[in-house]
Amino acid sequence: MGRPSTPLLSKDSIATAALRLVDRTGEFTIAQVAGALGVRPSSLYNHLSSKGEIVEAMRSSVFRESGIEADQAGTWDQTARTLLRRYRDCFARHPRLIPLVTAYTVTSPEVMGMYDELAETLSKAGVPDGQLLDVITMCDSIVLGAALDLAAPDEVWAVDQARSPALIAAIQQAGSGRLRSDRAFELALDLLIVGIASMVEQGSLPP
Amino acid sequence: MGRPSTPLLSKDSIATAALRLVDRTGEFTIAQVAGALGVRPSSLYNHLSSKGEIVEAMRSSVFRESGIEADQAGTWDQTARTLLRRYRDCFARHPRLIPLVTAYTVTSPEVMGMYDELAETLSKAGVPDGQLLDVITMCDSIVLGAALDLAAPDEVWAVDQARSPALIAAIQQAGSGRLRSDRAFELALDLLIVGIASMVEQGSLPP
DNA sequence: AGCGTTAAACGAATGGGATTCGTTTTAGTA
DNA sequence: TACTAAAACGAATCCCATTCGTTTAACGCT
Repeated sequence: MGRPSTPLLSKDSIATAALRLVDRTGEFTIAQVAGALGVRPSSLYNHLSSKGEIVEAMRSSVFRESGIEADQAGTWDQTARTLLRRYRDCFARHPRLIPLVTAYTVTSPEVMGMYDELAETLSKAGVPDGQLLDVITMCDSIVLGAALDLAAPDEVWAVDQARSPALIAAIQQAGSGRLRSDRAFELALDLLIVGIASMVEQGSLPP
Repeated sequence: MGRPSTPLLSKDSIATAALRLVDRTGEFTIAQVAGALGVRPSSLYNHLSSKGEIVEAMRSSVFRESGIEADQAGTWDQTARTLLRRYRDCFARHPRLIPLVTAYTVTSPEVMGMYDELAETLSKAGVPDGQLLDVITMCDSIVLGAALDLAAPDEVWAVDQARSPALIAAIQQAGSGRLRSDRAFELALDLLIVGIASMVEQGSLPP
């Protein structure tokens, strides 16, 4: 016992172990993380000071492993699409993490950087300053909503829950699982771009 | 002690007490709920069988207290707007509940009924069956995203987090708090309607 | 009216969870 | 080489959800 020659833990290794657990089971406990790292629970507290900090570290890790930057070449809508797709992809790789990170709403520096790029892109495209934050909020809503959709079990869109003919028909044609969720997100991107374009053309929105 | 002449508890009263706690503090424990009702923790289990069931009951309660139905008069976009506004309002009245109910993704009958009406409305408006569920998913994303935005603390959109000039300008012009969130949601509705209208006109989406 | 069944409260007990603290050993440093 | 700080450990604490056996009273049936 006592301090080991070479450290057994680091914030990163803890986050990684926790993420593996969440990917597999959808949740994690301090004891499980410690077990996975061959260490006692109390040892973790030499590297962080609460369970929430582990969630924070997981969030950062997820966004760091695939950097969200845009190539500013191409049209504004291509850039925006790419940006938002990458943002969602970060969640998509770890669907079971989503409920945990949406519980606390903290915006990590990595995500903030993405907002910066999105703001620049939309601003150059002609979105007026006065509405820019609202548009960005909507983009954020779509990505987070899509992430929650991704994390939801298939039964949410089950035919036997629906009562109206239109919804029943829609569900039957829609398929299920990851493919459906992906397709819905792409359509959302399309609608979003069309809406922004229309707003830019007219200076404001039609009635 | 023993069984009281008139019952002290019901599923409804438990949900209501829990909701009051969540509104005030953002969380609740069985012991707190019991305390608020002048009762012992174990007594709750005569009326339900897990804490998760309380969350479920709160969700239902929130959607029941303001019934989400559309008046099918007016144009399709008016109906859709009204529907989605009411949906979001349910969350807006209890922002701190949002993280709790998005953690488990269960779709209550009340919400399903709203989807039915939305599906009918959009179908009549001309959205093809093949894309209807995707459009509805997007609507859902926007509402849930707006709800999360509502639950987020103001510091998420703090000037000192931003680095790009465009985002800084946007934040400065945007105001803060409930008003900002409301305005962003209304803009999202506008963009959504424009996007759907364009989709309907052209039968599909432009590149 | 009497009797059995069930509902609804209670109190005590259990088990798991996060977190703290004091101790020990070792790494880094002046 | 001595001092400080880091990093692991084990024991202890407190909180929390949940279970179980007990008690009393309401309800339904004959």
